[in-house]
Amino acid sequence: METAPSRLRGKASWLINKTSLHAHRLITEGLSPIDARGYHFAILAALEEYGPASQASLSQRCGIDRSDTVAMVNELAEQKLVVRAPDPDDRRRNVITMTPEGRRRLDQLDAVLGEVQRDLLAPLSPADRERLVDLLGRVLDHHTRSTDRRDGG
Amino acid sequence: METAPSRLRGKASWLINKTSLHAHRLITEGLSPIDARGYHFAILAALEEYGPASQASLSQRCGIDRSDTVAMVNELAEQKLVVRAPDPDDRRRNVITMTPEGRRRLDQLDAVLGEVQRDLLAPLSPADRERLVDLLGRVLDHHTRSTDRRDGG
DNA sequence: CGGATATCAGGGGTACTGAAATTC
DNA sequence: CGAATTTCAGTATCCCTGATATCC
Repeated sequence: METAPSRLRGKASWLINKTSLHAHRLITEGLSPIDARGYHFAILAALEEYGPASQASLSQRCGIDRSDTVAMVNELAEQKLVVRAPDPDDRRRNVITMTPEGRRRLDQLDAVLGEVQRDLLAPLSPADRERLVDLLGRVLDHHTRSTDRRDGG
Repeated sequence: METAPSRLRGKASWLINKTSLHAHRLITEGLSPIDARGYHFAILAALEEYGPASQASLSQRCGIDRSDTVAMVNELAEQKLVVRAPDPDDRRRNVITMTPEGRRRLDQLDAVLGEVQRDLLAPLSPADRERLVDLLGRVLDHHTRSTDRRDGG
């Protein structure tokens, strides 16, 4: 990048997009050696925190498109990290349940992603990292409330 | 998104990716009605600040892949916003020059993107916006120095 | 019927890779 | 020869839309 034009450099949207790109690269590099993706972590984390759930609610909670959620659950089920079973109470739904293997996998992915956070935020002090997370969280809350999701709701 | 799992929510990389997605959506919504893209702004901004340049240096300065730069210059040239001419000093190169129309277009795009910034950062005070830009800039500088680009250099 | 869910098929934008042709 | 520039072809991933089938 050498020296980005100042008009560009001053735009928050540009900084965010570029930073996101670096983050994405670090995540891919960290997870692909163990046959995982960022989405896997998101879904497993949701299952841990909220228990078994339908694919639609996983989509909403993780902010993953319903179409992509199907593919992700397919991959996770193939690796025996989750089980997909029809919901007896509502036979349209699948209930996705995390397996003990999936539970262990979640911790593994969390560890890898923890390292990624440290790499990504390396130049920032702990206080600055908190500040960044807080600022981004506030921006995201604002837009999440107004935009919400494209799926359910 | 309703309630994202806290393991997810606490990850800076996740916050950055989601925020980047919102930013991208706002940019697309703002620019597509006038047949423009974020990349157009980046390239025009680089041409304004550094003058006529080869496609390779535009790639480096804007952080755009060399392959995509070709397509962007095609689009800009079609709209008469830039001119592509062979470099007499080094006939491998094209020299890209901004036209007066391109100069005006740059200001138009800047205005649209300025609105996008305000929308994107709406929940933040002016001081917080500066803080965010500063923090992201420091993160980006760090990774830009180590990763640099995939093209020249 | 309307409404919600799950799945699949496919488009489109973006990031990237590989290779060819040209010129230094 | 090697190295740099432009260009094209193709891959991969992600976000999204549309359509279908199923069930409440």
